Amino acid sequence: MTKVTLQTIADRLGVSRATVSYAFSRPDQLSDGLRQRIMEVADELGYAGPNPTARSLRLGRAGALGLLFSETLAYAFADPYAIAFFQGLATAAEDAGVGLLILPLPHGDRRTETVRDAVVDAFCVVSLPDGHPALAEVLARKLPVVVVDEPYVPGHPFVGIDEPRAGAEAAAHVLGLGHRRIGVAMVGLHEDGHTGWADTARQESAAFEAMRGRLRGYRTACEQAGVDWAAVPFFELARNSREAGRRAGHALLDRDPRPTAILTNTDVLALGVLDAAADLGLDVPGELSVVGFSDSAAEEAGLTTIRQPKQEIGEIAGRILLSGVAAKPERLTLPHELIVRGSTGPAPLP
Amino acid sequence: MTKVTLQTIADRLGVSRATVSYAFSRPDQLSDGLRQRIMEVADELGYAGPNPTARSLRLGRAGALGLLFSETLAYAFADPYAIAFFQGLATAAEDAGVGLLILPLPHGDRRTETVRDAVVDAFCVVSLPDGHPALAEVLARKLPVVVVDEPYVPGHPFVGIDEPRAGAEAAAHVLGLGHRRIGVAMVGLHEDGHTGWADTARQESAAFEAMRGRLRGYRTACEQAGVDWAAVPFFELARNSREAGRRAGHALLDRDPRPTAILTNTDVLALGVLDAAADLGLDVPGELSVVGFSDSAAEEAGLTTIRQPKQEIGEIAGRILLSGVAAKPERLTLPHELIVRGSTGPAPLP
DNA sequence: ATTAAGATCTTAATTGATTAAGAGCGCGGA
DNA sequence: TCCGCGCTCTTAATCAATTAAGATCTTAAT
Repeated sequence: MTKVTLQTIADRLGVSRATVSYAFSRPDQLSDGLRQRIMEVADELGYAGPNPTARSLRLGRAGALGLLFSETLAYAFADPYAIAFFQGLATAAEDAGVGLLILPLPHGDRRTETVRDAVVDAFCVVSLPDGHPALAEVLARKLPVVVVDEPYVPGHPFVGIDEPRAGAEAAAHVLGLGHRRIGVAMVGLHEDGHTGWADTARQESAAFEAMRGRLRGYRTACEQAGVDWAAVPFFELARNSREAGRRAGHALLDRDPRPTAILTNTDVLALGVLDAAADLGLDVPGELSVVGFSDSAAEEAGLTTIRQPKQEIGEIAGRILLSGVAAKPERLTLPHELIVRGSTGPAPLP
Repeated sequence: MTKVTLQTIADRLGVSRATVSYAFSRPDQLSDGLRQRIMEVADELGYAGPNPTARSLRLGRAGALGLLFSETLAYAFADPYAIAFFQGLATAAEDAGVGLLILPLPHGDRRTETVRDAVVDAFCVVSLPDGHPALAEVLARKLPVVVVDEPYVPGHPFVGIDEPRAGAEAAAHVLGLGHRRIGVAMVGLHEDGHTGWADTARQESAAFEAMRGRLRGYRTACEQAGVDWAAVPFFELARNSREAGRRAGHALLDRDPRPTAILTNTDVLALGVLDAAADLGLDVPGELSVVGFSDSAAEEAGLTTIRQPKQEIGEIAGRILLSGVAAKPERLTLPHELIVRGSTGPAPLP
């Protein structure tokens, strides 16, 4: 009575295991009478149904899509961008009738057995830093993989936006408004937990490809407008929170000369910068312009930002993996859009 | 070259399959030389590593925790309460080094093969309506199960708050402030998509146990204060959104006599009611008091609400399933707390 | 009466690993 | 020289199913 399998039932009834299997998976292959007797005995013995693992092994499909985040989950789910992406991916999984296996990838801890042992048919990898061992582990599994946002892996489909161009547009927007004293606050460049000023060397060595691209966009646009990038104050954050944004805001706004425009790479950070501006009694956009990124928490606050099709990115990533279509796109760049709201305005007169 | 297994490698090297298995799972059982040759050949043949499904079958563990939501995922993740719960559960899963398999349970569509086929070691069931077929399917799997919020299943651990008491406290708060003209707006009672007034019969037939309890709490408190419940206007919503709350707010506030206090069963709904009050130019809390539920989106809006330990509920549910401790609690009722903020105040003079 | 077609059930191969127990062998000690 | 021990590796059982192909037995048509 420890373990009830198909065989247990078969033995009890004096039929073959195959017959019992048919009773569950292909009822039309059996006479009604026997099938019913089988079901009764199964019930009586407390049979839990065909073992999904064995079934999965035999059928060669797991019925699940593996999802890999760079962050601790508790952390990822604090991020509106991640949630929207997740909604999209979940929609695709739902439509295909497969589960979504979220794999823990503890920050710092670089063990990856979970990837090795994951019972899945495909992987979706989101925002992994360069050289993260989990990526190698995923590729070793030789399953279909799609990468979202970063890092680009030649030979595997990629979904994301044109980061350099999006960054450039955000910067060009304030530059076009006449701003020349620019400040930047960014999160998610490195994994070392550093918070504070970052010079260009540190900026360029960022571990996250998408953020490097976004940053390159900022820089290119600034340099084209004649702004000396090396002189642009750049504050780096370890956490993507409103409080962190406020801290960056104060650091930047305490500088002399004070920036008249601040670029941030998340909306949450931008909201924090606005908090700092409010602390200092600065008028936005009269004395300070602020640009966010993602359009995930921006609307109510009237934040100018770059809108990314977050949910669509997730859905497309899912469909690529679950569609079964052999022809997979190499690099799928989805459109972004600059959304101008009340947090940006013409540069104040000097 | 189609499929590379342990056997393929074994054949190539003229060793037994067991040897190759040891090379991967217990390197100390082999001479260094042979192990290295095995690894080389594995690499050369493009071996993807020991098949996780087969491994899982043999070892008898899936390395994953199944999670069942009543809602479409895209919808569940729009709810701050769900997200917080999820963070807690994910933390527990992370600590235990297991994945979290989210099972789609399309709304309306009541197919449940995903439950039958889920390769998991245990299930966490969240907020399923009475009689949902997925619950039967889960129980049939005879795996450890913990239910969160609803429905209570005798014999299986349950985690949640004392809904009737929480509801009663929310109502008693405004009653204590002198309010007697109460209005109620609730979401998530039925699955039929109905939006509009609900009489007591419909209230009592709600499909969701927790909501029935919460509602019972409202009612008990009201009746104890001498309020005729049958006369309390009750607006039911199909969606938990701010917009829906606004609609309910208008419906309730258009009544004559106008309610001076409105109870809602989610914070999001309460925010919508506040929007409606603003539309009508009503002073809160001078002319109208509003109470939310969950404390998930309430703080910034200054909403009086019932705080639930959302994240803790998730974490505890996870630990119960993953701890391996045999002695599982039957019914774990976590403490809630009435948080009084600026959205409630003394009843206006008549 | 004969044959074919259906219905029902069985045989046996297959899915891809893990692991306890055993076998062969070289080596050190008595 | 012989014994026992440790190191490597193999044998074979096991995990729990699915399914093509074959075996029986009815039933119906010719």
